[in-house]
Amino acid sequence: MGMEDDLYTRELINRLARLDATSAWKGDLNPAQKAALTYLARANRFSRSPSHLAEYLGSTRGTISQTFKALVQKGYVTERRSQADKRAISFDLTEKGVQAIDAPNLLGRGISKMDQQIKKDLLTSLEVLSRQLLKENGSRAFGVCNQCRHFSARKNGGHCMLLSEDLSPAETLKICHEQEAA
Amino acid sequence: MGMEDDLYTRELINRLARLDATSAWKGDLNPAQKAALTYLARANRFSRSPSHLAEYLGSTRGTISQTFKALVQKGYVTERRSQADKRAISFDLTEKGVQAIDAPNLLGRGISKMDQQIKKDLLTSLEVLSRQLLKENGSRAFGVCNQCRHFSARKNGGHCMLLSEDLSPAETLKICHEQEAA
DNA sequence: TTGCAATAGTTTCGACTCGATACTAATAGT
DNA sequence: ACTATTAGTATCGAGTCGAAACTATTGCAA
Repeated sequence: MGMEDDLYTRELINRLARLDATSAWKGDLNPAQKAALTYLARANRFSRSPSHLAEYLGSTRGTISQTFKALVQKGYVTERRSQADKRAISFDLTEKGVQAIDAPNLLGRGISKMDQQIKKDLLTSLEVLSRQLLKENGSRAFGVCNQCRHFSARKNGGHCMLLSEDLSPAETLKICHEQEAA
Repeated sequence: MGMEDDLYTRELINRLARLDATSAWKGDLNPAQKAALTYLARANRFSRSPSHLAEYLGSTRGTISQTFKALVQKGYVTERRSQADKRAISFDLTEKGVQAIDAPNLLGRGISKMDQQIKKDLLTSLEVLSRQLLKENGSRAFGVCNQCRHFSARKNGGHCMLLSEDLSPAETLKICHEQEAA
């Protein structure tokens, strides 16, 4: 495969994302806001701050702060201040926020209709590319809790040895900003 | 593959595009402007108007008009008015515009470093997905000139039987908004 | 313990996107 | 000769984007 195909691959990824974004713009949420909600749904309770999202999206705290402001105002998320560290803020999805994520969308429909094998190949190669990109970029991987070297399994859920916190079964499947590959 | 994987696939596509966009924002071009330049580089001389780009990107004429205005002002493209149809405008890349497209970028580097087979699988599955999405969306395919049923090959390049125009070899490889699969 | 430095988050700035809407000018069809 | 359609533009309000300046808190070291 040559240079040409590489360019085309890049353009396809961007175009797909763009068409998905266009369908998002229609509603009351823009793509940045939608990306924030999606992240919140996948991140554990230690990883839902403006800083974490900024790092995940490759953005800045200032920008993300604005996005959360809009989301709070529209009732998609609520703010929760930490009493341990009075600087820290965490955001939680409201019922409305959860519904917005599950809303039908163009890209999701397209993916669901793909042939099983091709779909599987797509996911595999996207994961490879994603890893490559993050390495290139010096970004953190933002892996899942139960794949972490600070994770220890318990009968019901698990335990984080870094933060000394018990974890529910659901939580062990979520993104953690402290995650380091086992 | 279940619902979960579909969601994850969608998120990966969006995240990849987002990280690529972030690296674009750094310079003097934003993602929308970059998408416009990329399109111009791939579209033939009959397909470089605001309307065509709007349709390609799933956007509106008003928005695209603004984007071209910014690009002209910054010297990346030039305007060319048609004398046949005095409403029509076409944009051409300047030297600066061509250079901007060839500039190194995060996603391009990531793709170039992938294993050949995985890269090929990625391109194939993205094409399948893209076709599925466009069908779903009722959008035009924006195929390449020489794959068109109005195309007829000539010794040097080709000829468009719809527009009655001769085509250079390079032009036969470009996107045409009139294209209909052969 | 006082005195910074680092961290978390916010605000403001200017350029720009986004869809929607209302507009002008040119062309096509009846 | 009308009228509908098409091509492009201007303007609006909400929001994004990075950058930079800002506040409040926390951590560390002398």
